[in-house]
Amino acid sequence: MGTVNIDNWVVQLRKGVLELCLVNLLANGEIYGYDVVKQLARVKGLVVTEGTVYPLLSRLRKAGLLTARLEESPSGPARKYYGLSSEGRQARVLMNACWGDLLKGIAELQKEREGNHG
Amino acid sequence: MGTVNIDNWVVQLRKGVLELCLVNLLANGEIYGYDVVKQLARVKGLVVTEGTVYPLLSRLRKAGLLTARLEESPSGPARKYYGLSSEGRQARVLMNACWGDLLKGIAELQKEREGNHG
DNA sequence: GGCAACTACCTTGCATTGCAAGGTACTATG
DNA sequence: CATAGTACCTTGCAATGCAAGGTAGTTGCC
Repeated sequence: MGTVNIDNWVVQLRKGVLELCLVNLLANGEIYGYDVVKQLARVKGLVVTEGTVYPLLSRLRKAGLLTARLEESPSGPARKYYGLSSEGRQARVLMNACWGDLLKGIAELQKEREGNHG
Repeated sequence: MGTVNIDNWVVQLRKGVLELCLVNLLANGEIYGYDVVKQLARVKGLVVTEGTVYPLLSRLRKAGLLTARLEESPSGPARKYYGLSSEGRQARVLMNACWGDLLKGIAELQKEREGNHG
């Protein structure tokens, strides 16, 4: 192997974090799927593609967290705008709280002994 | 559906975060698998079982990030102690750096508009 | 009209992986 | 022998990220 395979780890890390990012992105207002892809792709450490985002939007909409409506585009096919439902807004609050708890736990593990080896 | 299904989301969130927690736990020194289970289970927001931890330890050992050695127990079967290899220590540094980057990106998404709905 | 490029949506199929459940085995207690 | 605790591991299922491929509307070029 030679070098440490961080790439594969980062792939795994993104899992689960995506939904958190999505609901927080949508909390700023409705946006359409293709735009979600581009905006999330700009978050450092978070490389996403359409194959990830569209199924995720579908799942969360079916789960009742997102609303969706079609709107014609000035140029190109119609856009499907997604927004947070009231359930989605509740979920966002809970998710951010869970996230905060997890961060604390991880931070504790990270800080126990920074750079020694017994 | 009625209530927001946060449970399922938390399950997904844990994915990928586990390896980060593990390497930081091992950075404190060698511990054996059964003990890893108990210690990680105490991290808030991180409920893990043997079915999660043992395959993970195996994977990371095969990837060269962990060392393993058997040691007899004063009572019960032999324990397999795991520790970070030099690759594992390098990986830990990189992983913590990636984690920091991701946190920043997520924090930005979270803070854009905290609690309004206008 | 024909063709390529961009926007915008969605689905299929594969690989990974968390985890409940089940299995093996050692030690100690009764 | 039976039970309980420690300690390891594997099997099988469900979830999901993502590369790849597909459909369709608009624009611009020849």
